[in-house]
Amino acid sequence: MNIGTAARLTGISAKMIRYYEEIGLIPPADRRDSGYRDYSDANIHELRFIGRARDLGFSVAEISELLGLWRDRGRKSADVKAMAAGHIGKLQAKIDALQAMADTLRDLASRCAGDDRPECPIIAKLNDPSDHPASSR
Amino acid sequence: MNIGTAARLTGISAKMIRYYEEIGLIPPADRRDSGYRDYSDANIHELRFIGRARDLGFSVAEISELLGLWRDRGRKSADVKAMAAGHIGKLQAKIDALQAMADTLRDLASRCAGDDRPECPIIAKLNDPSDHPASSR
DNA sequence: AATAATCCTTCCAACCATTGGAAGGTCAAG
DNA sequence: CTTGACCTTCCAATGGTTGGAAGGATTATT
Repeated sequence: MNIGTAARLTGISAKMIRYYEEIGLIPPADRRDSGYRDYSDANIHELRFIGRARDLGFSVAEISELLGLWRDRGRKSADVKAMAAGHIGKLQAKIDALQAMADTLRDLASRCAGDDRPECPIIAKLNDPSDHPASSR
Repeated sequence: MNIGTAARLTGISAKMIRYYEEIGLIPPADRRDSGYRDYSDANIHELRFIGRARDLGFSVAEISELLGLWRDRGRKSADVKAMAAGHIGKLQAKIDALQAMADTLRDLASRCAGDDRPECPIIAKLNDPSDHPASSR
């Protein structure tokens, strides 16, 4: 099957499929006489695996590792679990950082009148961080 | 003052200061006869403003807009508040997406034995998404 | 069989923010 | 005057994805 069909079946764009091949995440696809890439059901399965891992936020490097474990029938579930744990840690760190930003901004916004006047705690905070949310008054 | 000193004072690398100048986020710095960039206290203040906005996760485009509001003494706090609200929305969307990933992974990991055996719900999920966390059993 | 509409190919570039390095000029202290 | 720390510009890479251009292959419709 052609790359366009594979893309439709997997939800991964043809561009990305070629890219994954280029960086070695997936082996080079078979080629027809015309030069067109040719994909099998097994290829589709693998691409779907990749798509789901992407949806879970795994990086290409991590997916490469996951694919290794996936192909290894004798893998230890402990190895998979450890990978997942590492990824969860990264996700949580990002979440915490973003949450702190959002919390700070929400606090500043709540104290901003939001009218025609220029005074604004958000600008003040960016001007001078010593204007702590919980310090003044 | 030289760019290195400015970098130390603001926590923004010299590389990034040059980059911000290149993309027009900040005006071109004054130059000494030697060609060295020369920064004033006002420049430092502006760079610190940028640094804090970055810490809050604002993009360069957003910071550019914030700088416009900052420089406009007659700005309406409503404009600043609206910008912040938009940014908070983006942050929250990212947080929600990452949280969903982390939740899913945590659930899968909790059901993974993590021993020498190959069976693993994480791999199973990547293989076949119909293995819903909350459906089986 | 000719033609048009899709598809495929490769290559090159851009996005965003940041870092690294190379080659060369400048400044301060010894 | 040399050494070392600094500065300059330019070019490249990161990660994941998208866009386009130029040209060949495969279909579908005349």
